[in-house]
Amino acid sequence: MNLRDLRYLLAVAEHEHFGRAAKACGVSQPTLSVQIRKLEELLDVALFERTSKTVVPTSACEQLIGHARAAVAEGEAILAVARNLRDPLAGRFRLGIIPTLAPYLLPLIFAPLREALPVLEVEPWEDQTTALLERLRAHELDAALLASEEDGPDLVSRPLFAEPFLAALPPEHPLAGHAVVSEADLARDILVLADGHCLRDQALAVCGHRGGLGGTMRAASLSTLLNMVAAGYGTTLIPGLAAGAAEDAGIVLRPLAAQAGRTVRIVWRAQFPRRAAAQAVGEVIATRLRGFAEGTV
Amino acid sequence: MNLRDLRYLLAVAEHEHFGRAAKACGVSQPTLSVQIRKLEELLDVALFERTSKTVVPTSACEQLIGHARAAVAEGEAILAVARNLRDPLAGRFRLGIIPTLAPYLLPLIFAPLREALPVLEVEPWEDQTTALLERLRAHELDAALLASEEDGPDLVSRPLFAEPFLAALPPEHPLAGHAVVSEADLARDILVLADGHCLRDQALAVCGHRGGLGGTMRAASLSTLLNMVAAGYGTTLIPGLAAGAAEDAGIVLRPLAAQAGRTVRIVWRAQFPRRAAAQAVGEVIATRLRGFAEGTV
DNA sequence: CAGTTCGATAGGCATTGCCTATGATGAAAG
DNA sequence: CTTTCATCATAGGCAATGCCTATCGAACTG
Repeated sequence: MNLRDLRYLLAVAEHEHFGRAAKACGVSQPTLSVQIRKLEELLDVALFERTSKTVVPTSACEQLIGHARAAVAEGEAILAVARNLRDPLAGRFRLGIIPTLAPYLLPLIFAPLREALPVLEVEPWEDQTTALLERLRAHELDAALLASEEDGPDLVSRPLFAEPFLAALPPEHPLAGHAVVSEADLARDILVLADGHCLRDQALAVCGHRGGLGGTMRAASLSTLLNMVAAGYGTTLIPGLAAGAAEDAGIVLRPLAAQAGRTVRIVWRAQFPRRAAAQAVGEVIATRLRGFAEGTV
Repeated sequence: MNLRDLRYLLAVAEHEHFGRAAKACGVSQPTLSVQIRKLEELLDVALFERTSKTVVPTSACEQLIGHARAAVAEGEAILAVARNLRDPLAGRFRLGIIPTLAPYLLPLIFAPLREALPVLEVEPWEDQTTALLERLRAHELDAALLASEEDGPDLVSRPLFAEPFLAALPPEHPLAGHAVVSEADLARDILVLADGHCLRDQALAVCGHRGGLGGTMRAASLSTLLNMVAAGYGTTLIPGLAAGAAEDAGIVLRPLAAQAGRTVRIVWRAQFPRRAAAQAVGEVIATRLRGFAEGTV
């Protein structure tokens, strides 16, 4: 049984006339006659009582019409919903973001995203890299903003911007007198984030894999870390976008001698059908952050 | 878009596996692949995100699944309802009956109909012949029990039983002494029903087209007429099935010399698809009334 | 590296749906 | 009483559709 047959049924029932119903359906009258008869044979129920003059729905037909109407309506609904869904740049878009990026990046991109992709409902989801990748692979995220390297052949990514690292020092720290801080110097009393944060590994890598004081303390957030530094417990290395927050906390920032940094990427599944949305989101972010590495943001 | 396609969609969404979904649908895996792709092209929406290992419904798909399920369910409902409707001997059966027959025939056939056609819901509708024929032609009745002659090529009928007329006399009436009453004698002071009752015309015809006392009085029902006769206002002619009621009213009944009577028929539209039901109802009535003319009921 | 699994693709075949032309029937009109 | 008209049914031909088997290609497994 076909939705088309049901449409024919409804048309004949409504018009009580094969010719007019056929016109309404955009088919010929014989087509309608044949299809209605087939439907009657399929259901093994007489649907219309015909004479050369009149076509009247049987009571059986009237009992079926309600269901037929509902089925056709659901079919239309599918087409309508699909039409709304057609635009890959529309609808919910679940975007994972790592915690060392989210609080500083989101305020920057919120407005541009709204402007460039007004019907894309971006839902940020903050978690650490491994958790984000898990959710991404489980189809619980549409894309993620990460600062780590490539993650496997099942994922595709696009670099968005380079984010330099900065040395974060208490104002009274001896290094604060230098215009540029060497990574080795910073390493001596560096504080790092808890396990799982990619920034922890990156900071340790930049400073030669040596955990300092922070090795025993596990700051759960960059914000905590900044407060620790401001209070003079040590130094740290922060991503460039957190510069404003660090300065607000009364921390002295200095460029690193080796100009170390990380690259923020947007990642999505290779088979993701709405990759256009992921790319568009990436485009907006990249545009907003253009020239950031040069300090013009 | 076809209901079958929606079934395929639901199967793949449920199994998240083309091969198993194909088996569940009873088709080959390539068939499913092709049809799903066609559906995706029709809707212009990606429904599944495929890898060689996994098949995951997209969020778009999940929004459509509800509608798809509803449409398929309505389709199933149509088949189910049709299956119940298939039996022409089931369901509502609106049966017209003339007023001079209804009160006496219905009690006789009620039980046999229930027994022979347990799932046929017979709904009696009492009215005069012309009104019944109108309703019958307007598809507001499925059949009618009449005592008149053929009614046109658009209607078909089946005779059920012969109903003899009887002379109805007040006990003190001079004719009450005769074993048999001649129609001419009866005509002298005959009372007849109001216009529109077929029995009125039949009674007048039997008695030679002469309205007696009753010409000016318009008894609306046979019951009224019987009371008039019992009260001594005149004589009348009643159909055989009313004999019991007449005797209960204290009326003397006598056979007519010419053995006049009427034939009760069941009538339905020539194109009526449930003619089997009409014939079955007729059969039950004919069986119940078999031998009635000979007085064995 | 061979074997396995799974979805996609290709080619062939039967079915289906549609159209035009025509038939059949009953009703209205001349 | 015949003709004409309106209406639904039927027939034949054609294109589209759906399905199958066979095969491919990619990706995982031992």
